[in-house]
Amino acid sequence: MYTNQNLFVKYRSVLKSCDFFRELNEEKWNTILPHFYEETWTKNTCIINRKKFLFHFFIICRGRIKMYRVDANSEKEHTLFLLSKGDVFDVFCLFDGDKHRVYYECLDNTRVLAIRMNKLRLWMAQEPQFYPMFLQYAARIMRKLEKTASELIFTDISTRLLKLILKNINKDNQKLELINNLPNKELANLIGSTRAVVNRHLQKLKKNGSIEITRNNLEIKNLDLLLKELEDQKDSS
Amino acid sequence: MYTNQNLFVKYRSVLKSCDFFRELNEEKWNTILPHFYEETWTKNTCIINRKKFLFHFFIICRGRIKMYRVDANSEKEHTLFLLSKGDVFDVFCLFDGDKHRVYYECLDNTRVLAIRMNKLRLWMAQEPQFYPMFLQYAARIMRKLEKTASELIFTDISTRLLKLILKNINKDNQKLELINNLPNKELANLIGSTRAVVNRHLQKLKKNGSIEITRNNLEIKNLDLLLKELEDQKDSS
DNA sequence: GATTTTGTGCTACTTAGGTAGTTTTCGTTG
DNA sequence: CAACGAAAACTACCTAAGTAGCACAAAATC
Repeated sequence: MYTNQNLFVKYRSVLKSCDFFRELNEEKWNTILPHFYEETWTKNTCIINRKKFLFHFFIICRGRIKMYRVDANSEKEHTLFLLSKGDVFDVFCLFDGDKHRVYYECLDNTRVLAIRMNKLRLWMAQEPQFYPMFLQYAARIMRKLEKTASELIFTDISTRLLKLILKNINKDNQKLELINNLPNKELANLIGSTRAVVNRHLQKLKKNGSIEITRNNLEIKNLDLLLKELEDQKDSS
Repeated sequence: MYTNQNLFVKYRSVLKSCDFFRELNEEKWNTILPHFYEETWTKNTCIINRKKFLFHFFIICRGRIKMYRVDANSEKEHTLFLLSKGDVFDVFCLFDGDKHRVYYECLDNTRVLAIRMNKLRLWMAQEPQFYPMFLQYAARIMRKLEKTASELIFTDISTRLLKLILKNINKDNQKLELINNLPNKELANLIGSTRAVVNRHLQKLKKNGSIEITRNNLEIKNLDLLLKELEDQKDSS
């Protein structure tokens, strides 16, 4: 077990990158960190455990976790958010204590910091100066969701796929990050399509030389070509 | 001009139905109401005026206002929310002061209560006990948006149209409310489709006798048939 | 290193929904 | 009440995307 001090030092970079608690300095962190504890989940773990789900709040230290919905009828999946280092969940549950028709699954071996929700709620009430920060966070998420929803209506699948790829290219080294080693099926879930269709479009990008695909790896070969492709699709619509 | 007291009396039922301020009693209302003033907008008014948009917050007293996004390329519209009596906007703007890639347009002659955003923010900071209420509100909206987004992926247009209709039927008198006198084009914007397609599906419902359509009026003829229709579509997917 | 599982690539087929265009109907307005 | 404009109704067409199925290859598992 780590002391508060140690926990802050150990996860400094995680906590710094945590948008949800953006304004906290080390001193403030240490008023709440003692209530957190570390937890490790293996790849493919599903967080559907009602109790844990409702009563705990998590900060992701490493690994990716998808937040997704499942259609009761068709068994289709829709990945709403792909969470990683510095992201938190479940915020909405924290805010209103309601259960959430949403699932979480680890795409990697994952390390999180966990806290009982009532502890966190209590802390929030004791530090009301941070409420505006939480409201701001909520607003940011909301805008993202709005954009996601409209994008589903406005743009076709090849465009959504292109945007997904471009969004996850590291500007510095031109490598694909975050979504890089996901199977076609997971990419499909992210943009609201199916494995076969995603693959069809990836093949096209491969053929024109903008990307290269090996199993579990997508390499950017020609970023300019990808950008041009996106422009062309805009024009033709 | 009304005094605080009068404003509360005049709009009692609006304020009572206002989810955003759910927990306020008359006394509390009167600490903020003096900063509100009434405004009337005619049908088709667009609230894109940057200044007003960024610096004011509104409670709708009567009339409908659509909150929508526009695709820069295709000029397509997507109506995210259809606001009416008791609804407020723009919450996200209130929370983070950021501009919002979103438009508002009056579908009827509209009456609102308006307040300068900084006044409201100040009041919120002075009454921190209400912050959890705002967070809860944010969470509710968020869940709605999540559902909207996933629905766009999971269900086809005829189902989305059916659900839209069923959602807006008054249980008591079986009449269609809120969306009743909207043109097909607006219905299309609500579910992410086009006028022609919406009309196509409406014709089908008309033919099987579940609804009747006259200009600017949609009448429910057979609710059970509509519900059965929805079930059938679930099965066939 | 054999076997199973998982992901990929590809073909052929089907269909819902977008598009374009015309006609008809209705309601508003001059 | 005439004429105009907007919404609705309908036809015909086209295409993107979903579906199903199979073959193959790479990993993971034992």
